[in-house]
Amino acid sequence: MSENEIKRSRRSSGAITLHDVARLAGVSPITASRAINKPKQVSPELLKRVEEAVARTGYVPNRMAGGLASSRSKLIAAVVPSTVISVFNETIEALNNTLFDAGYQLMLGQSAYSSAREELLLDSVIGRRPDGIFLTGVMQPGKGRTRLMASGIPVVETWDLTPTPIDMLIGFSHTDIGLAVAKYLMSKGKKQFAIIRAEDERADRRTLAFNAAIAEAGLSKPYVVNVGDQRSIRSGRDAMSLILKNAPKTDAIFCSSDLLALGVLTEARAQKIDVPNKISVMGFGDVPFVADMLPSLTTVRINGGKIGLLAAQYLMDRAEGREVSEPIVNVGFSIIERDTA
Amino acid sequence: MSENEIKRSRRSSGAITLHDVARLAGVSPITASRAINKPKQVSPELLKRVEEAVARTGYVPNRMAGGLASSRSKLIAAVVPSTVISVFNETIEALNNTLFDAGYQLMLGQSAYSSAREELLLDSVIGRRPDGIFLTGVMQPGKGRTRLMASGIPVVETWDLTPTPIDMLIGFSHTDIGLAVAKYLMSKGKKQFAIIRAEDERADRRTLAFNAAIAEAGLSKPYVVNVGDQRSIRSGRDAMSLILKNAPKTDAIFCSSDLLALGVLTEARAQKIDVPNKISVMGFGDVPFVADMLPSLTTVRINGGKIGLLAAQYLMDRAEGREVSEPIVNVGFSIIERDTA
DNA sequence: ATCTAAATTGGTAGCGCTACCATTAAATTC
DNA sequence: GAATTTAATGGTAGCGCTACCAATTTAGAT
Repeated sequence: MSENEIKRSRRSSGAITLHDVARLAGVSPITASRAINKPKQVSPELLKRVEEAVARTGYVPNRMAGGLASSRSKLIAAVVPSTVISVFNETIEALNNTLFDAGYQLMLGQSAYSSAREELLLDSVIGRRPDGIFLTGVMQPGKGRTRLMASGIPVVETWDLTPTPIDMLIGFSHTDIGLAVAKYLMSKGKKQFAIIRAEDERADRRTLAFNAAIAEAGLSKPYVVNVGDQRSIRSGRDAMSLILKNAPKTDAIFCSSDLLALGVLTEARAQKIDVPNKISVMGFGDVPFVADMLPSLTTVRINGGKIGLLAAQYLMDRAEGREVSEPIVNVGFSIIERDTA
Repeated sequence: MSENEIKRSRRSSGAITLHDVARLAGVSPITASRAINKPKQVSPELLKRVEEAVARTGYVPNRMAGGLASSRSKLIAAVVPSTVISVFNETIEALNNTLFDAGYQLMLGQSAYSSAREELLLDSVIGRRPDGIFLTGVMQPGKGRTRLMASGIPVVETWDLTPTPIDMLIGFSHTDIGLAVAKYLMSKGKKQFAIIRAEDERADRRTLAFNAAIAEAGLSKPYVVNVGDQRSIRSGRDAMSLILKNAPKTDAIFCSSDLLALGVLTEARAQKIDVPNKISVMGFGDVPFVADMLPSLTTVRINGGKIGLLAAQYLMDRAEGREVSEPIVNVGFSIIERDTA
């Protein structure tokens, strides 16, 4: 039974295969496969022999081969705009943990907030034949969406709401948030508003709803600063400077991300402006640490962990042929009142 | 040429295959394969026909099948402790971008700072037969390390130095950092030190080196607070309270992460303590936003982007059979002097 | 015009695994 | 005790793709 005798074709990768394990255990390959994947279907005697053979050889099943044969890759792909300090981290972590515990592996793709790149990424992702695809955001109609639907792969869209999801949806209403924040700030007696926002379709809808609520109350139109792709503290500070210069009467600012809000607070401190008495500041996302800063940030909290967990369960349910009873879920949001507004 | 006529075996996944494309284009499957993967080897005439067939059918190659046949998965796996606001984000982003542009896909695994989980994760990762594996940190001897070496997959260890890497290494010396920070703080005339650190082997080595430098200078031993797994602003604040109570003479604090340092600054502000005149504060990591906070944080900067970029290149070089001339790289670090020390 | 090399295409045979079906032995039913 | 079910094993035939080799055509060299 010397290892040297094992002959392989030129094409073999050289790694230990199921056949090697089966031979060592003295069973057929298919029995070895069952021993590993469905141990209940194999007699204790053979099961033990196979397990020993696996341990002795250090065999690790080739999931590409398994996936090809079974059309089940045990892979879930997630498409996120960015992995750097973002509001999505909590979701990704929950998604990954839930999947991993069930034997799935997460594949990550960054679209970098670019739709050209997203298109490319999508093909690359579909090519891996994942058992499910997680999207941050709702996919706009276009080639990507069509392709995704054609692929037949279960999809969850998240962080947004739409009446026409590709498949499943776990999100919340950005319009409702814009309205709620406007009402909240007005309830604090604020009258002159400003908005600092990144270039992002969802931030856009929050802004629109915010403006609508302000208009309805008969107050003057908010001063809006669009920081483009710069979602940093720095750009929050710069935007705040701009507001203080161009709209000095502003008494409340709604930022499209917590990081921008942190920048605003920093600049306010630099210029010795009283927050929240002179100016209120609100963020969006409730990134883990804004609760413990000084002043602590009043912001909109999204239960990102819940989104990740639910999405993982939904995708696995679908992948394993179970029906998802409630494929569209609104997880809502909450305004967390702290020091700054 | 009606679609209905296409007959498939019961096992087929039902998706469009290379054969379908080839038939539509009137060429052999192998020519279709070449048209897609090595277009230079195919005549313009046939190339065009295949491209049209691809466009018309919406064909997306099955990379599991391709990977199985070629033993090249075009997958790179990364094992990180955590994806939430961490010093690794910049590295992951650079890694992913570099890989994606070269047609590779990133698979992400979180070890959650747990070595039991890391072991499991490793088998799951190896089972996918990635073309390369990226590890944050140096792998300690044990089953995981052995398995990794046995797998024959190219590996890069990062964020640390060791004379005996599994394969390739791109990192820096935590010992050097501890020494450098101690010297830097002493050069500012500081005499009574404290350290706030998470439970982490690398933070341990920075601490040890720091202590050694202090001892050598004949100064008294630093007061050390270990915050365990809590790498948050909150625990930084709590640790600061502890230091102010138990070691009130402290005039410089070295934190094992920027987030902890931010907590210290927050608490210092709450208690109206003058930073850096009364107490200096240093962090580790240079997370993107600490430069723009007020006061801006003096910290140790690691070029995480460079680590990610180099790692990606090294792994791809290896995967594609090119030799890596310098498989062990020390990318160093720098102390960024700002307001707090 | 003859020979050789290069370019283009196709056929065959797997990659390593599992679905599906067939077989045998053991347990259960009437 | 015959008929039927259940449990345990194995054989065959792919999954969809590419490596490898062979065949053909075309261009280039002599």
